[in-house]
Amino acid sequence: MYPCRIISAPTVGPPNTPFAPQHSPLRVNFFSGAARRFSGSVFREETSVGMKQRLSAAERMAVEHEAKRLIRCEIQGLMEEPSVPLPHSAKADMALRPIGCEDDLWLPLQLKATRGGVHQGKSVYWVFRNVGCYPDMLVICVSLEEGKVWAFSGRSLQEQQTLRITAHGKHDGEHSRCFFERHAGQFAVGRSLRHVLLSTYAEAARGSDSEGVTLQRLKYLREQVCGSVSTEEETREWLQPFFDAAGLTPVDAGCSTLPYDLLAGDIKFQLKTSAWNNWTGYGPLAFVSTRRKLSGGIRPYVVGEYDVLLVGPPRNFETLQLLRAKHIDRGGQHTDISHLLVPRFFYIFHSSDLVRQGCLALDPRHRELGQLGMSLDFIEGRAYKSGSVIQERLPFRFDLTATSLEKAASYVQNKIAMAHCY
DNA sequence: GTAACTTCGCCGATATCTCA
DNA sequence: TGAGATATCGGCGAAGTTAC
Repeated sequence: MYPCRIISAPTVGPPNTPFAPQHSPLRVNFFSGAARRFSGSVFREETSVGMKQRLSAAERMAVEHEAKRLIRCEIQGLMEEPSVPLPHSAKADMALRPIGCEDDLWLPLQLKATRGGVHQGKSVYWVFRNVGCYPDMLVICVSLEEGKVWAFSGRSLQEQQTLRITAHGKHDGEHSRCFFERHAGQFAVGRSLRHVLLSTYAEAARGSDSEGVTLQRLKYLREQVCGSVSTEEETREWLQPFFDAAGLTPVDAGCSTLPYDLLAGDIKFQLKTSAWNNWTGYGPLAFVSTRRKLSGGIRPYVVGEYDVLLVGPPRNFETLQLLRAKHIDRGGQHTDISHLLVPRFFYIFHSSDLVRQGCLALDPRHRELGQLGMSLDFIEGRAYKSGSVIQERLPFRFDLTATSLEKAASYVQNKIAMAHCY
């Protein structure tokens, strides 16, 4: 366990306290940009302290980002993160090691954050969900409004899905309670979170008393994702030359429930991986879905939810081989598909062009309209019949040659510039 | 009838909600 | 407090629809 003496953490209320409302980016982010678009998913529920909002995807993301920011402040000058942070799809939320440490060994952190506690009568409790799947990590639970923070070994939470911490209860004791040193001031008593992080790293490095917390290599932490996510990650890495050519530095959207995957400056990218889908008379075709599953069923995205759709090449090569085998069984020609095993093409569609393709709704009222996705051609030099919609999509297809990447970058930049003019 | 293209529904993983 | 239900994601593959 992680001994931390109980302290009186600062609470919300006095305007100049470290956790006063105006200091929380939540108060800004909740009503700006993306958050506003998802206001429809927010509802209010009663608590004894008044109306408490259920958070939208953007708001949840803001809560997590704020918790990360607090931890980054806490470790400043003592510990560092990898130069490229872990993808949001990775199992660990953060990876830390002491500054000056050259070893590729990182302390994996699972971060659980909540906006604030639930007041029930005279007591208050905080709820953190899905805490039981991280036996080899340090689990940090943060409540932003009260500035409270707890540290647990993942192993100690392994038996439970939901962690409910009641003030001064079973989970709110010396073994788990911490404080943010930068905000505690004269109230700082006992061990701070930064000491917990440093000592846990040291204990795990020695292999002693780390309660199952294990230092890991960065490559391992980056690849610790599920199959579909790793395909997405593969596509993203494959498309890096495009971002380089466009002079863009994409960062993870940070939340899988947002309608976009990457953010480069203020450009929102939706990243998709196409899949070999069927074998037509002139060879295999890929398909990419351009809809999302929402509570009301499968619906197209709406203009503004993302700016650019990036479609990576198909990676389901086993299916391609099966499709080819079936094609041959039906008496088709023996076509060489070995060159298709090395991905070459990708597609880029600006939202304005997707509206024309019927794959993006102009506003939520038109969510019923449009196609579920589109077939795409990833083979060079195919002959088409006139009027083929797949052929009409070829101008949006690019490859990784310098000339093509330049064209792709130019297409995106022009479209974004035009959008800004309007 | 066939080729071209689209739609539907399943899978596994994960997050969130509800209720006992 | 926790378990089960529900929602959402990306990926996948087969079946359905449309046009000629």
